[in-house]
Amino acid sequence: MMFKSVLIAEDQEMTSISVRKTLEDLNVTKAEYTYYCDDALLQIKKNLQGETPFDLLITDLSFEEDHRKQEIAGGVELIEEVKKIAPNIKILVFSTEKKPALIDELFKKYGINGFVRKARHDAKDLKLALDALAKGKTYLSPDLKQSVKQKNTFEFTNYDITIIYLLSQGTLQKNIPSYLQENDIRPYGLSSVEKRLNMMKEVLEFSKNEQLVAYCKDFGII
Amino acid sequence: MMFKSVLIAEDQEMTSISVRKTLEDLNVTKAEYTYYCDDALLQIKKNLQGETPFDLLITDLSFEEDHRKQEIAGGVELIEEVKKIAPNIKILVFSTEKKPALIDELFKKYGINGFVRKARHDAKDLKLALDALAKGKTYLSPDLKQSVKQKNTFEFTNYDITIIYLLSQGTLQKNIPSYLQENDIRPYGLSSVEKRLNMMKEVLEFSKNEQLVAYCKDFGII
DNA sequence: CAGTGCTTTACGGTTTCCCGTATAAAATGC
DNA sequence: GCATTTTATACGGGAAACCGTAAAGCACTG
Repeated sequence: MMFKSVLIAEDQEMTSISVRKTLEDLNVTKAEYTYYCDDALLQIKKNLQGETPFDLLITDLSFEEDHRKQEIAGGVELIEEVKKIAPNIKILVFSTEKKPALIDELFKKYGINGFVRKARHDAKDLKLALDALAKGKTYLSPDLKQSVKQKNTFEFTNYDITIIYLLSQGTLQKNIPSYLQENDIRPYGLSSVEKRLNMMKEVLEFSKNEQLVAYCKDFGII
Repeated sequence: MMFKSVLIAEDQEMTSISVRKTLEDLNVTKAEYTYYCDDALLQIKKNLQGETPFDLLITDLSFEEDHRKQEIAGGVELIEEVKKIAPNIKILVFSTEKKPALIDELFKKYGINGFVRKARHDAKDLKLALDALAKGKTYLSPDLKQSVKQKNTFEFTNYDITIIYLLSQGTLQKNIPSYLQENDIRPYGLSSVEKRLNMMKEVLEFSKNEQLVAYCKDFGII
C-alpha cells in the first residue's frame, strides 16, 4: 500500500532529514535523497529500468544556487522533466509557496499528485499527504484549499498578463503596441491596451498600474 | 560545556523536529519547543526563576500568521523582548533570510550570538554553530560571511520602502508628500521623493516605478 | 448590399509624471 | 561667526499616461 521507493529532492539539509524521518515512521524502507534538481533527474533516469524504480518524488520548488552549476533551476522545471521520462511516478510538492495561481497550475498543467505547504503543522500534513497519495488520491494542505478555490476575483487572460509583464519590465505604455504587433498579438492598438488596463483596474478597484504589478506578483501571475 | 536547556521557536513543524534531533545528537537533554513567538517569550519568562533557565534560544525570523492572534509578530521582535527580560540567554537565529543589512543589524543592534541560514548544508552548519556558541564564540554561516561584507545589493531604507509601498497601494506620486508630512517622515518634499525614486531606479538600472514594485515584491521587501 | 452592433483604432485635451535647474535651509568646516 | 558643502524644497517645461469621444473596421443579418 505505502510507497516502495521514494526520492527526495530538497536542498535544505534539515528539512530533508525530517522528510526521511517521516518516511521511516511510515515504514518506507527505500528513500533516496538529493540536494540538487539535476541529481534528482539523474537518479530517476538511472533507476527507471532497475528493479525498484521510484514510485514517488517529494520535491521542493525553490533551490538555492551555489558553486555547482545546474541545468535544472527549480522544482517546476524538475517536475516537467520527470514527467517526460517517467510519467507514472507520483509527485508530491513540499514547499513554502502559497500563490494560488502557481499551485493550481502545478496540479492542472503538470499533474502533480499532492502539495504540502511548509508551515506550522507540516509534519502531520506530510503524513496525511503520503497516506492519501498511497491510496491513489490527491492531497492539498487544508489551509490552501480555500485560497486555491476562490482564486482571483478576476481571470487574467494571456493578453492581460503580457501587458502587465511588459509594464513590470519597464516598457513604456506607448511602446507596448509595437511589441504586440511584432509578436502578432491582437488587438495591438494603444487604446486597446489602455482599455484593457482600465478594465482590470476597475474590476480590482485599483487606480494605478503599480497596484496591478504588485497584485500580480503577490498571486504569482507574473 | 554544551547547553543545558534550549528553547526552539520555529513554526515549521518539520524544521522544528530536525532541530530537536540535532540537539539530541549533541546530547542536549532538555529542549523545549514552541510554534509561536508569544509562547516562546512566555516559556522564557516562566523558566527565568526556575532551576534550569534557558541558556539558549534558537529562533526563526518569519512566523506564519494563523487563527491564533499573536502579540509578537516575528523573530526580530521576539529577540528584542527576550533581551529585555533575559539579557544573558544566548540567541541563535535559524532562518532563510540572507539580506546582509538585516543580519548585520541582528548582530550589532540586537546582539545575537549566531546566525545559521536554512540552506543546503544547514544541518552541519547548525551543529558547528551550536559548538561555537557553547564555547562562547559567535557563528555566522560561511556563505554569508562574504555577502555581509560586500553588500552588493542595493539597500532599501525604510524611507524607500515607504515610498514604494505607497506606490504599490495606488497612491499618486504627487500625494506622497502630504502622507509623509502627516506621519512625520522627512524629507517630505515631492522633489525629495522623486530624487529618491530616481536614485533607486538608476542603481538598479530601471526606468519605471512598475519595475521597482515588481522587484520589491520579488524580494519580499514590500 | 445596406444596416446594425461590436470591436479596434485614432485623436485631443487634461492630469500626472519626469527631470533639470534654481532657491532655501541645514549641516559642516575654519 | 561666516564661508562652504550638503541636503531639501520649489518651480517650470516637456514627456507620458489618462480619459472621453469620434471614426474606422468587421462580422452578422435581413
